[in-house]
Amino acid sequence: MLLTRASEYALLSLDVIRKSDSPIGTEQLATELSIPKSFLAKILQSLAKQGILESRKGAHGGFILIKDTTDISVNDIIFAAEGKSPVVFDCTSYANTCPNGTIGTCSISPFLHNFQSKIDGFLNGLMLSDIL
Amino acid sequence: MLLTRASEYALLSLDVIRKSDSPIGTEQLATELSIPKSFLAKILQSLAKQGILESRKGAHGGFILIKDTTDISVNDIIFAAEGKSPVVFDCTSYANTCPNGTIGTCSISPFLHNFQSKIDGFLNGLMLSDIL
DNA sequence: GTCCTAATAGACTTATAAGGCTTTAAACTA
DNA sequence: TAGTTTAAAGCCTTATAAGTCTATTAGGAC
Repeated sequence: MLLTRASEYALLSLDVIRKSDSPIGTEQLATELSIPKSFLAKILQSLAKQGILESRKGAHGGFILIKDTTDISVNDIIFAAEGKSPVVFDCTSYANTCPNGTIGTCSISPFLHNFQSKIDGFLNGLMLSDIL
Repeated sequence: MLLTRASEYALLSLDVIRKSDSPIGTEQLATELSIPKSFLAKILQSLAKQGILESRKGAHGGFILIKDTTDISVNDIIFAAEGKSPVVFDCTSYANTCPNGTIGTCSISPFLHNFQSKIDGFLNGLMLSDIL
């Protein structure tokens, strides 16, 4: 699968958070979306680190959106949630076992790059406001 | 990752097999491409079951291509190699834990379906002859 | 100061991918 | 027919990623 649950949870969370003016806590989000609190906490943390959300500690703390939904691409969200952009097939992670060591230059490389750029283009051009 | 090594090996193998008139054995292919023989054998078997290759037992046996490369889509190959078509995010495999049980009807479903159909269209329209 | 909530870190469980090994069955060769 | 070659099939091990849980630490609100 191209995406993991991290992306699913991130997108579902952002759909709730964007509708609120005040911060929403992990606890509340987890309950409302019926998803594990601990896992969600890590994802929200990552979104905050990437500047998509702002986190507020203490009582009445939680997470709020600090960008306009037209300024956040779906790729940004996935990257933050998963720690990397979605990839078709990562040759580099197999570098040591790549047949003949022809990494990036084998017979299927052109296809992989073409495919990858199609996906990148799609996700970078798609804004959060387009899908929610 | 969207694709696994099974697809990589399948495509690399087909690139070799298509150039030969006589059957090529698993042993020879595995050596030539520097990939594990036992794993490759399973992949080739799957390709044969899907009617992409024909297998011949006995001396001088092996695998040959029985279709024109313009009649095999990349999606066919991936499906055969991996046992399923590449999927962006498989909600159905998470059916039991889908938030609110709103499978296929949640706020991100339209995005997922749109994304998936883009990929399906690309891979179904792309023939083996286009990429090798 | 005390309660509330996020941040951080780590252990743990489960699922999947990847590869290996062995046995069986089929087909060709001589 | 006997022997060789090759695919077919199943089971097993290992590596890695995904997902979950628990406990501790840090910081803000009242």
